[in-house]
Amino acid sequence: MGLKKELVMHGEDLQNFDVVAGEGIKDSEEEIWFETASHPFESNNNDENKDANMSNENDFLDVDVSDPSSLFYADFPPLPEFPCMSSSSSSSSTPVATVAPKPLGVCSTATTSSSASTASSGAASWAVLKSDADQDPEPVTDHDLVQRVEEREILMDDVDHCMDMMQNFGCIDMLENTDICWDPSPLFEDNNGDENECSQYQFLQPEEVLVNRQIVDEDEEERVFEHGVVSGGMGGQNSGEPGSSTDDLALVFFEWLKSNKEAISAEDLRNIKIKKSTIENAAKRLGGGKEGMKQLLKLILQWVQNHHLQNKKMMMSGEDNEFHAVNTDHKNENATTSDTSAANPSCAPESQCFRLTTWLPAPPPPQSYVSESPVMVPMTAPPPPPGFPPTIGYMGGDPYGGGNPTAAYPPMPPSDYHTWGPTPMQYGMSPHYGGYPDAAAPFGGYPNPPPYPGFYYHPGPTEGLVRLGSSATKEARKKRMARQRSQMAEQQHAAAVVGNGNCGVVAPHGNWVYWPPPPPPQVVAPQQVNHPGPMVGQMMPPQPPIERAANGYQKQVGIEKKQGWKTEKNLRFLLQKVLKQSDVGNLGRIVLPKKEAETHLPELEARDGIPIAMEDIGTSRVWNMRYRFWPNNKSRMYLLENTGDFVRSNGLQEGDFIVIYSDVKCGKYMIRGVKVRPQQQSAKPELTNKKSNKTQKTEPTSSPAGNGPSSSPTVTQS
DNA sequence: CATACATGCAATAGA
DNA sequence: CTATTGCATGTATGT
Repeated sequence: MGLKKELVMHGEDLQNFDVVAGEGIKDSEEEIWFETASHPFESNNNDENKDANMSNENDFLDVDVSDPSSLFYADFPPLPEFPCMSSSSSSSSTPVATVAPKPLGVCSTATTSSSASTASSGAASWAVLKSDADQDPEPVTDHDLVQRVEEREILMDDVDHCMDMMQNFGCIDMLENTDICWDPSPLFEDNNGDENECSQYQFLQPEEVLVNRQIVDEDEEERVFEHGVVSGGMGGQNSGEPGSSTDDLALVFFEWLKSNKEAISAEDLRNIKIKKSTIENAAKRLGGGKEGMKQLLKLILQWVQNHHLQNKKMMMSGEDNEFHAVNTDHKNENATTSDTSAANPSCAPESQCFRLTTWLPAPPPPQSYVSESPVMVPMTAPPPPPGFPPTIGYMGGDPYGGGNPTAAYPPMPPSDYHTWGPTPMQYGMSPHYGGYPDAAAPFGGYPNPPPYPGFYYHPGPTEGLVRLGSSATKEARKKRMARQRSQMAEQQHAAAVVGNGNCGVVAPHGNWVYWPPPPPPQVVAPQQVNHPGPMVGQMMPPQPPIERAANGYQKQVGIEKKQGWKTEKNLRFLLQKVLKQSDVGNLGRIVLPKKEAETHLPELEARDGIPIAMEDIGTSRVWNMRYRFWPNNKSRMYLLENTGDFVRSNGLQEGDFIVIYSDVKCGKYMIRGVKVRPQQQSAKPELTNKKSNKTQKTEPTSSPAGNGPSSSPTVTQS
């Protein structure tokens, strides 16, 4: 948990943000790095790594090394859109940090939310202050490292929204790199020894040392250090314009470094990423010009310092207690969450979420999140899994990513969407560890299928999780594994009722992932509010029109708060299916996409399949469905049966879609029906556009609403 | 040609 | 007779 933050500054940004005078730094013999495009690690890490890293990440990676000055990414959206500069913070990051060495989790969801739209575009518009979780105390061998990388990759499949963001923005890469051992020494002290030696971390905090020890190619490390970080970031540009202001910035930074070298590692710094646009905007708010930059830099540094130290404390609490740590984090997160949620739900206050807004005079209006600009709508580029809220940002504003049909539609994610990194949560998935007895619940007692196929089913991921834990040795790891297995078993047996897990439908804690701010009221509100019908007008009940109306975001947040849990939930996107006529007909069954089903749902041994409880995200009702398959030719056709009531109660029709998630904490499955039809009255224009393709039978949603929650579903709550 | 999936439709069960 | 179940077939798409 050493909160490692990477201050990633890239290219053009430098021009705008002459933050540090590379020279000044060099003079002092201390180096500051900023990641540059050429990531040594990327190349070194196996191919998988590359795969794992979204190609989009290029934004991060593709920085011209030659342009060291690049401190920030150019593509960052305007501040308003991203009120929160997130660092991997709290929620998401924390867990990750604790459990997993990977900063992956770090990317705070907050980031996600704001960046949501960008993600798809692969835009690196984010500046991510990511706290990195690199704190893996356990010594790592090269072999381990490799393994870890692989594991991570696997995990990536399950990535959470948050993670997606990371990946999209190339954060993953950075995260990956973070784990790698690099020698920060140059930064903080005179180098005596070889900088290449990973072993040199005397100056680092204990946790960091452990983490950093992790290894890897020294050469790479060195390279990173040289290119990416320091020199790259600061030097280049400044050299160009050695203005006094620039020097000031450099000086400020340098001074800060000197005073904090004990507590903050180069890695930490390296992990701080801030969007260019964000920086620019922030700087403007702070007075603009060099002075503004200077102020901003100070703020950032302060923030880094505070959070870093904070996290470290947490880390210090124990080494082998990943869970403990995780829990702790959660607490923090939760506690904080409430505070900020109003302003920026996606951002965990205490978490590393870097919220410039708090510092800035005029925080951007909430609406900014809901930016409806085309940019926000990932209809193009690497479409993130529709289900990913963050990515989609506004998927209809649905915090669960079910999203706005607009964005989501056509929902089908690329087949390889699973490559989206795992979310922090996944790593942190300590629920199993931490005691979420009901994790298995979703299976209705079905012993075999692990709640998280991704985790327990697949060796890779599983190990990854375990490994990510902080076991110091392989032995320790094994023990942990064993422990985990036994717990799993217990959970599975114990779990009887699906909807009732500890997770309950009620305020979950420890969200590592923050859902993006609510979308347009009309769309999201209803669900958020636990109203049965998704966005169908008729189905929207109780919510006074006003509530749903334009007040939008703020209100939404308020509602969410009231609702408590919805605001933050750790849901992992599993799959989605555009409903066909046959799916919404009276057959009461929905054909599921084979690949996703096999990948994310429990493996089916028999044709009869297994009962599977699906909690309706919108209503919190638990529908007892059956997941099964039919032999089909030489293959299988996967179905979700007993979906009739669900479909009717949600007024789903052909062209609408369902999104299935798994609650990362409880392991239960969550389902959400998303209507694609044009939102009645209040529907925003955009939405309308999006619906374009597909069978948009804009038939008035006959609201079967009347059916409401009916028989089959076990009402867990509501 | 292979695969995935939407849907038709026969077989069966229940009213 | 209707509803349900399960399989088979047709079509679209990918390789």
